[in-house]
Amino acid sequence: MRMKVLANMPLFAGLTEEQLDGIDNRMISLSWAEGERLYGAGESADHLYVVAAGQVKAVQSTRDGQNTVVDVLAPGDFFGAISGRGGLGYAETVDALVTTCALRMDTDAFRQVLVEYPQVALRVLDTVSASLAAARSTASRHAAATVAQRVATTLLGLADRFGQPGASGNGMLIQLPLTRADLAGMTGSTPESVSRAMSRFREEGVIDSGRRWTAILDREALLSEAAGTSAEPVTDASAAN
Amino acid sequence: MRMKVLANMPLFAGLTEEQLDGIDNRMISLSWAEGERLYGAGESADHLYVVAAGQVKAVQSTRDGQNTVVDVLAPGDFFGAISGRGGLGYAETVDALVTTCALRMDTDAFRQVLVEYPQVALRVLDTVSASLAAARSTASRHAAATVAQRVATTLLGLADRFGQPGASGNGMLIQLPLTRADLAGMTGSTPESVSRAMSRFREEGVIDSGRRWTAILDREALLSEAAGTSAEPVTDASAAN
DNA sequence: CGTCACGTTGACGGGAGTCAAAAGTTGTGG
DNA sequence: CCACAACTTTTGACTCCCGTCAACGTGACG
Repeated sequence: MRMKVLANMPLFAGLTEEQLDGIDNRMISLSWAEGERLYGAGESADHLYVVAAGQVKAVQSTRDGQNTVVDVLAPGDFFGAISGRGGLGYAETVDALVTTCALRMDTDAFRQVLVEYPQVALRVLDTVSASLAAARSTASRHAAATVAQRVATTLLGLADRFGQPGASGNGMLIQLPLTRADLAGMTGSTPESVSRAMSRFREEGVIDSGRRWTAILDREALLSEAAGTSAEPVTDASAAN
Repeated sequence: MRMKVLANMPLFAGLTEEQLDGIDNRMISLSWAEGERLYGAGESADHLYVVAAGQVKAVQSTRDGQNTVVDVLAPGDFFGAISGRGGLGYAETVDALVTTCALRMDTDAFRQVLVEYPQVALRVLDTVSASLAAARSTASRHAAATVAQRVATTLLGLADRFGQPGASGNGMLIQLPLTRADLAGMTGSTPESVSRAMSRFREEGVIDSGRRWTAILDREALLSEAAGTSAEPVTDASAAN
């Protein structure tokens, strides 16, 4: 069972069965119920996790109580202590969004794996680089966009990663137990502002949403909301600076 | 000359002289004058750069003209195309802040180096992971803080990385040709708002600044500005101002 | 059916973005 | 050495987005 999970992960793609077996031997599998905590910020950071089933959210908190959801992880994604962090504990808190099963490995063992299999190390590097680019891109957009734009962008991103073809037509269903507070944490806003933005989208027939679920009814309209102009999405050439 | 640069870089620490020589052979050295562009966003991403002397800024632009300064790189830092980015071009534009000399290597060659020297790969991974953590931490703070707080935090960060012991007392001098627009890009704000914040700091005697330079006169005060309370809620015994 | 967390909506105020114009600096050329 | 031009920085006035506080509605669950 676990072997099949490992074999299907992009991270370990291309390894032989024996090699996968060697990696499997260094991991243990664990599971958590919805809402349970995998680890908290500040705890000793010496494990790497790989999601086998379910979803988790990674949250970074500031002293003044602001919680930012920095990532949502799905099966195949890895997270936790990749590097030593110089003795510092985990930077984020990770909670299970749904019943979740994950594999865990000591950071030391993982680094040993990276040394043994350089292709895996490169793949990890690619993934982390992509995350860095994504984080910077998000930061860039957050700087100037309105809350509605950020919410629209966030919903589109979630739909791309977690959306299931909806019941009717072009609808995409995002079935994640994310609260308004979580979405606020992903958009750098507040639950109230997120609710207002989503209420407007709902009135306009762009989305439908309820308690802990969201459906995208009109992807095009949401795209133009994200772009800034809720009116006409004319495709004009972007003037570089 | 270049060998000494390579040898002093944390990135390649621990390699023998022959190994360094092998790496050196795959790199070429280039230089740029202040304001010149190393590469622009969208250009084919197939080079890795290592700063030998000088400083550069990495800027990410959005369609609507918002420019975010995502990083300032100093000697020893590397940047550019670490992974293939899946055929996408560079995500950021990199400009020289001062006269800058950098070494350049093909991405393919760099990845070959990573495969050959796993310790280097781990170090790269640590660096990128640290950047990711920093980016997320910054995003987290930006979400709730005021412009003044973000400016204070940014100045403190720059002082830590680039500050020189100032002429008098506890002053730290940040001598980088960063414009208000650049600082606005680092704080997710506008030149005017940054100017207002810095004017207030200057009136309060916390900093001094002019055209493209800044001095931190009172680090403690700036820290409390960054923390949110411009008053002095220090844990104890600090004379009220 | 009661409780509680989550979601929605309204009113209010302040921070900060935008527009505009003046003041200060730097570099250039006469 | 001075004067001019171009850029950067500063300051002011205005507007509005959105964060905060508060009340109410709603679905979930024992």
